[in-house]
Amino acid sequence: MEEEIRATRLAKVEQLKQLGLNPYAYRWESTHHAAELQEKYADLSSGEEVDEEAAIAGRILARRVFGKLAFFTLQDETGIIQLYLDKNKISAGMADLPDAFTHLKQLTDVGDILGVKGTIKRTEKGELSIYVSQYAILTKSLLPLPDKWHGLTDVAKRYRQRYVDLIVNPQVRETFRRRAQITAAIRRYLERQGFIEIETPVLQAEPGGAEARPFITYHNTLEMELYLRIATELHLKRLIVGGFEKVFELGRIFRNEGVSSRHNPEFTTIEVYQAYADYNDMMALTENLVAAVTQEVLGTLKVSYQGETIDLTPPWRRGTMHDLVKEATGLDFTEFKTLAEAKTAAEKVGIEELAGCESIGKVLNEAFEQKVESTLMQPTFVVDYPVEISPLAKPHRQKAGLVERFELFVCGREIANSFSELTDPIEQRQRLEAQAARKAAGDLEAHGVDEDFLTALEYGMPPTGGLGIGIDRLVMLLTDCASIRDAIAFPLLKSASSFIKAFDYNASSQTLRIEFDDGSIYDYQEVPDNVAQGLKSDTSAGQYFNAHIKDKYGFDKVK
RNA sequence: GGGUGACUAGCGCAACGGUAGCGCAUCGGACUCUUAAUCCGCUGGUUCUGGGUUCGAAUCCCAGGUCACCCA
Repeated sequence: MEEEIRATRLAKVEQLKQLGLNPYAYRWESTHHAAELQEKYADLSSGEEVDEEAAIAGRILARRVFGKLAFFTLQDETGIIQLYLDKNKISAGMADLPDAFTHLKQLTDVGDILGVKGTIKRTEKGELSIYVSQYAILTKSLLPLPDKWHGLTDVAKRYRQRYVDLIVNPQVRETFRRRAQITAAIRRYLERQGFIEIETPVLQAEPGGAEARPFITYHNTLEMELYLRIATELHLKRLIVGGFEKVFELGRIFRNEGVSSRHNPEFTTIEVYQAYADYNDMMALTENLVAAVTQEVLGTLKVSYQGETIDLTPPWRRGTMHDLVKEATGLDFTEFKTLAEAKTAAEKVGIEELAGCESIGKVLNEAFEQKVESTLMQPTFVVDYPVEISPLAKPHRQKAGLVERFELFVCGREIANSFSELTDPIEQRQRLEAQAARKAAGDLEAHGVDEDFLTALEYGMPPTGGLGIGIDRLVMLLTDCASIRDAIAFPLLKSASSFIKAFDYNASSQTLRIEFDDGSIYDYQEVPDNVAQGLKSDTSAGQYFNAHIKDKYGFDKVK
């Protein structure tokens, strides 16, 4: 059916060409946008006309055609406006094109991009309209839009075909407009404070600055493996060493992790570094930045998120990790002398998965994550973290075993992370080497020592406060999105599966060539005879492939 | 990684072991104030994929895929 609709519309493309019209025009000059006209003529009463010329362009969202009169609903970026299409007026306005009105009726479809010129008129039924005298079909659409009443509700399709989602769901456009306002407001705020944005490399020989699995890629002519950055931290700190005092970068980082409603493998963060500042300064900066941006974008500090009202008016609550855990569980982690003691006490109050915790600090962190995190709805600064989970933070100036670090939680989610940055190159080396040892022992989230970063620290980094904010999560909060996928225009999705169309086995080279229905061809190497025979004899080649070949043999993509 | 559920026409949905249907859109016709226009008529299907059970499968079973939600 879709093919038939497409064929019909392609035929209309031909008809337009034969009329000497270009179904894929070059440009159009508008004088107004829909929302602008709706606002300007809000007080125009029904049945009244204004003799003001307006030119506008947009997508046809609905068509209501009568014999010699038609109403179209046109949508541009700002909103919708009705077109009042009267045969007599169009015939007069487009005398050089005979039957212009009939062509409009017969050759346009919902989805086409149309430009019109005319005057302003509010119809007798009260709908503000453009009383069209001339039109041009600017782009012919070949594919049907979703049902005008039910719209597009299939979540997967909304993400895979975001352009359709944007066409039919105006609130989605509003989300991404607001996202742009948020990032622009953040940059403006920081620039007003004297920060400058410097871009640091995405491709790195040694990823660092966070504990996460990286994506691996390969540079052909240099013949080296490279990693996509998992944080911008280490390079921004090099800039502080270099003499910049206030730097930031708002950009994409990549972590090779699972996908969920809260995680996308590529996501946006901002990291901010300020020389001669500590985490107290960064706490003030965080509060002021988020409040200023929220006020600017939303016009209020009381944000509605998933039915809950979040009040971002500073100052925000502050509590140490120890106090918050004590409050939630009754456990005072300052009293534990041994790891075993801490684990036993934690297990008693229902904290699980403690097997991998090799220090009291990690047990404390588990307790926090399991019992406290999700309860922090209103903005809360959690301060003073165990050193074991904070390899880049400076030791606390009063409390032994802790570092000067805070995280900001809103709606049970971490939004920001900040420390008084570690500037002692010797201690930094020890912490990175400890991590490198874990990497050697098989921890995929640990990384090797970035020697160049340590060299930079040895030249001397001034005392520095650092701050990272998860932009996607902040956008979710300020746009009331339940899923991170609603806050990212094109979230990563698994590719739709493909089926085996044909296969061929070369016994002498042990190469199994498989052709998929999408046209791609792969050669699987070193596939034993019996496996290839199994593929041939199994009732379902696809099923056999998934179970016995996919992920089990190396392959080359032939096509 | 584990659990639960969903997947049927372009879109939204029904049929729950016995002829795959409805609304909108599409296509043809009528119509100069509609806005889910209306009226008349006609189309359109690999029921996610592959197996199995059965005289017969959208429906039951097995495996796989994608998505959503929950848990880790």
